[in-house]
Amino acid sequence: MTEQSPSAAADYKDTVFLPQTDFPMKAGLAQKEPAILARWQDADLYRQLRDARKGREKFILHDGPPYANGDMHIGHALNHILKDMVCRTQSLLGKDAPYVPGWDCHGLPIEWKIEEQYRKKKLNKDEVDPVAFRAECRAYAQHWVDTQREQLKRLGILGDWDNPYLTMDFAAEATIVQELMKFAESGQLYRGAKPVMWSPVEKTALAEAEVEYQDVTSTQIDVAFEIVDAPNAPELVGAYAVIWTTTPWTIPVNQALAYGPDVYYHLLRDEDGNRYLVAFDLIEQFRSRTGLELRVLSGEASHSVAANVRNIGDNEILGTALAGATARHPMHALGGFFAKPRPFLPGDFVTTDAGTGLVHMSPDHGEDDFDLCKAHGIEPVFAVEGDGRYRDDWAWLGGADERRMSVINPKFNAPDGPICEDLRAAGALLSAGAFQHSYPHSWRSKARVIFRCTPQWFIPMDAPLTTGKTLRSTAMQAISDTRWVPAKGENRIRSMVEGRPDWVISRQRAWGVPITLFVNRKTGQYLRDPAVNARIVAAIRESGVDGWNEAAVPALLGPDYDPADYERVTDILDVWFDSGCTHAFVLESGKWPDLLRPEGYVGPKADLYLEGSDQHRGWFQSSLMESCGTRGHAPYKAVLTHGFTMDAKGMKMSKSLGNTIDPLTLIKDSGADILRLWALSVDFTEDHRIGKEILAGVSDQYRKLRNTFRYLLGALAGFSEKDEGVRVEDMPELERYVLHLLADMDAKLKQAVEDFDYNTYVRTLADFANNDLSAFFFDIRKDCLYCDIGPAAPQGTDKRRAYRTVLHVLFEALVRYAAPVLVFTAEEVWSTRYPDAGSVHLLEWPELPPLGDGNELIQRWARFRDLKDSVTGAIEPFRRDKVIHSSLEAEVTIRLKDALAADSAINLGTAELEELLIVSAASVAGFTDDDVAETRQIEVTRTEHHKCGRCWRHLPEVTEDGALCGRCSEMLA
RNA sequence: GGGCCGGUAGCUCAGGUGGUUAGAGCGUACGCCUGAUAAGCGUAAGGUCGGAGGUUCGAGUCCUCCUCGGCCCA
Repeated sequence: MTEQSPSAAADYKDTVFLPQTDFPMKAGLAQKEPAILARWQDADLYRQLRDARKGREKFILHDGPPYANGDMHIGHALNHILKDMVCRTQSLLGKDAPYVPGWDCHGLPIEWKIEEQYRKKKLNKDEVDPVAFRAECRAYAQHWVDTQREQLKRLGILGDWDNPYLTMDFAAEATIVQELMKFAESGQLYRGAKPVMWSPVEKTALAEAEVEYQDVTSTQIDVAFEIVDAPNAPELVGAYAVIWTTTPWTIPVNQALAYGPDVYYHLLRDEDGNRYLVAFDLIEQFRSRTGLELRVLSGEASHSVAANVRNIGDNEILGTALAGATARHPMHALGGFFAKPRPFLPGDFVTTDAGTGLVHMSPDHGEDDFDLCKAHGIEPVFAVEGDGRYRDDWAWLGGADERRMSVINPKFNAPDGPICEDLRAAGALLSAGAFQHSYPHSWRSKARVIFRCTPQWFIPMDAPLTTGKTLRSTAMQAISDTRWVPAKGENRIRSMVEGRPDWVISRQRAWGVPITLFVNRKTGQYLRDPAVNARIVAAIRESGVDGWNEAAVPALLGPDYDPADYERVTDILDVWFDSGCTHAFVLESGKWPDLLRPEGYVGPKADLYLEGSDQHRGWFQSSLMESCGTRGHAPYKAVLTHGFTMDAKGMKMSKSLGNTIDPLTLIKDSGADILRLWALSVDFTEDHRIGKEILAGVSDQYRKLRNTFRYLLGALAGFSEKDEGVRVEDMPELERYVLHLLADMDAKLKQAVEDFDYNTYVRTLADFANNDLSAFFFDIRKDCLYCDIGPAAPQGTDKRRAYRTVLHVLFEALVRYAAPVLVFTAEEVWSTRYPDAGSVHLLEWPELPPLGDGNELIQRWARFRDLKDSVTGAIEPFRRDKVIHSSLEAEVTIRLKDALAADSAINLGTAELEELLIVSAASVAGFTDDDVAETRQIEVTRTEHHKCGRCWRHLPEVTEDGALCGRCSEMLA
C-alpha cells in the first residue's frame, strides 16, 4: 500500500503503471540476426514447419535456378525475398508451402571462367582432358552454390538449404537426358544447317540470351558485280550491279544477289563510262559514299539525279526485270567456285532504307541469305571454320597465313585489308569507309559474333505432333491456361512464343549435358530405340555427363547395333534446356517428398513460378517448351514476375557507373529485415528503385513498426488472458471498434496475399499501426493503462482489463502479420513475450474474436474521429499562443446543429467524450445562434482546474496542483 | 532501329467504367509532452499528376506526338 504523501508535490510515478519491457528500442539487427538464424538452424525450423503442416493443402513454389556464378546481387535478393514472402504467407494461411532452392550449374559462363584460368596458366584448353576440365567446372559451380547459399540464408530465406537441387547433380543430368530422349523418341528433333549466332572466340554457337549488342565501327564497302546476262533487260549486260555491305569478309562466299521485286533501279554512268545499277531511292547515298560523278544514263538533260523525279523509261527498271539475270563474282578469274554465275534472286526482305537496293547473298552467313538461296537450290559452302578463319584451301586467300585472319578481325575487313585490296585490284571496290552501327557480341568475351552455318540440333516449333497440334500451338494454349501476374506478362510471352524460331538446342562446348544421340552414318537419321535410351539414361545417372563417351558406345548401343554404323553426337545441350527440365527432376522425381502432392491429387503443375520479367524469354519459356513438348501443358499454374531494381534516379545499376547497391553490405550495416521491408514496400511488379534516401525511409518505417511492438510488449507486461481477459460483449465501444478495424485490416491483408500484392500488405499494416493504434487507440487509452490500476484494483478497472485484452489480441495478430516480412524482428518480439514458446514462424493466420457486423459501428466512429480532428484543430491556436500546452489543459464545448447533435456518434457521455478527446472537460450543446453557416463549432478555453498529481488531468475535485483527483485517490485507497 | 512496359508531393505508394479545391504514410519545418523519451502527440508547408497538342461541358484518368527510363528483340 502506498502511503499518501501529505505534500501536494508528491511524486506518484511509482503508483502509475508504465510499460515495461526488455525489448529494446534500438534494433541492432546486424548483430542480432545471426544469432536468431543460428537458433532456427539448430532447431531445424524448416523441418519443424513441414511437420507442422503435414497433410495440409500444398502450395508449391518452384524455384527458378540462379546461375552458380558470383555473389548474390540485389536482383537475387529481391527475387528470393519475394519467394520467401510467398511461401511464408501461404504457410501462415495454413498451407504446406515447401521451398526447395536450386542452381543452374552448366554452361558457357562457368566454362569461360575455367578457360580464363587456363589462359593465365598458358594452358591450351583443347589439350586438357575433357573429364578433368568438366571436373573443374563442377567444382567452380559448387563453390558458388555454397557461397550463394550462405548469402541467401543470411537474408532469412526459409528453405531446404541442406538439399537444394543442382542441375549438375547426376540425377538431374540423367533426367535432362531422359527428357531430351522424349523429344527424340517422339520425333521432335532434327539436325539442320542453319546460320546461327556463332562466336569465333568461344568457338560455339550462341543462344539469343548469350548475345548482346554494342555500337561499333565496321568497314562498309560498295562492290561492283558485272552483269553478264539479263534476259528481261538486255541493256544491263556489261553494267555493274552494286551491293553494299558492312561485313566485307562475307564477299569470298558470295553466291547470289538479291533484288527487291518492287524496287525501282536506276542505271547510272560515271565519267569513265562505267554503268552502275542502284536503287533509285539510294542514288544519293551511293554517290556520297563513292564520290563518283554520276549521270543518269541516256536520260534527258533535264532529268538530273538530284531531282527526285521518277520516270520509268530506258534508264529505269523495276526489280522484277532482273529475274533470270546473272552476274560474275569480282574474283571470277580464280575459277572454280568463283567462276560460277551469281544469279539475281527476288528477296522480300530487300528494302531501300540503306545500301544500294541490291543485297549480296551468302547462305553461310545470313538467315535471309540462307533461306533465299536454299529456295533456289544454292547450298552453303562452310568455308569459315569455328575459329573464324577461312579454310586452308579457300582459293581467294591462297593459304597465305598473314591473310588468314579471323573474319571478325578489323584488319581483315579494313579498307587496306586483304578483302578490300583484292577487290580494289579487281576494279570492283567502289567505296570503303567507316560505318557505325549496333552489332551483336558475345556476352562473355565481348567479342563480335558472326552468323555461321553449322550443323545444329533443333526442336521444331511447327512440326505436326501425334496430337495433331504443334509445339507452338500447344504452348499458346498453355499460355492461355496460366494465370499471369501481373496480367501484362501474358502479352509479353504470347508475342514471343508466336514469333520465335525453332529452338536451337545444341552447343559445341564441354560443360553441359550431352545430346545423347547416335546418328546412322548411312541414313543420317538418329537412333530412336527406347532400350538404348534407357541404357544411356542409366549411364548418366551412374556417372553423370562423363558417362557419354566414346568408350561407352558399344555398351550403350547394345547387341542390336554395330557401333561402326553410328556416329556419337558430341554436342551438348543449350543450358536453357537444362533449366527447362527443372520441373521434371525437382517436382516429379520424388527426391523431395515435401513437394509431392498428397494422395489423390492429380496435377503435376507447380502453383507458382516467380522470376524477373526477363524470364519471359528465358526460364518461363524454356520450361513451357520443354513441358509442352513432353507433357502437353505448362509446368506451372501461375507465373509471377517482378521488375528490375534501379538506382535512386531510376537508372540501371552497373559496376561501371558505380551506382550499385550491394545487398551483402546492406545486410551487414542495417540488417536483412530492412532489406526485406524495402523489397516488400516497393511495387515490385514494375521496375523500382533503391538508394540511400529510400532506405532511410524504409528504416523509419521499420522503427515505427518496431516501436508499435515495443509498446504492445510494454503495455502487456504481466498480462494474463485467463485472469484479466474480458469478453468482447463486455468491452467498451472503443475496444469493440478497434477489434472491428483489426478485422477489416485482416481481410485486406488476406486479399493482398491472394493477389501477391505485398506492397499493399505492408502499407496496410503500417497505416494501421500508425493511424489507428499509435495516434488514436494507444493515445486515448494511455490514461487508462497508466492510472486505472492501484492497490484498490490490482488488476485494474474493467475498462483497463478490456483494453489490455484488446492489446493482447492485437499483439497476437500483428506479430503473425509481420512475421513473413520482418522475419527476425517478429521472432525477437515473439520470444520476448513467450521465451519458452516455439518459433513465431510456425504459427498460423490469427483467429480473431468473433464479431457481428461492424459497419454501423465503424461508420459512427469514423464520424467521431472526424469530430476529434476538429477539436484538436480548435485547440491548436491556443497552443500556438502558449495558452494551452497539453490538450489536457483544454476545456471544449462542441456546438452542433440539431441533426448532428442527435448523432449517436457524438452522443457520448461527458466523461467518455473527455477521455476520447483527451481534454480536461468536454460538453455538447446546441448553437447559440442558429444562423451560423457551419454545422459545427468548437469553443476552447483553458481549464481553471488544478492538475492531478497522478494522472495529470485537470479536474474540478483536485484541490491544488499535485493533489489527487477522485479516480486516482480511489485507485490508491 | 522495332515491340512491350512505366514516369502522381523530398521518399514509398493510393487514385473502378473521365466529374466538385488530386489523397495516405513516412520525411521536413514548427509546436506540445517529458510517465512508450534517440519514443509519443499535434499543426503546417510541399504536386504545371514527365512535356506538348487533341477529344469533351469537363482529363491524372481517353487519343496523338515528343521526352526520359526500363525489359525484350534486331
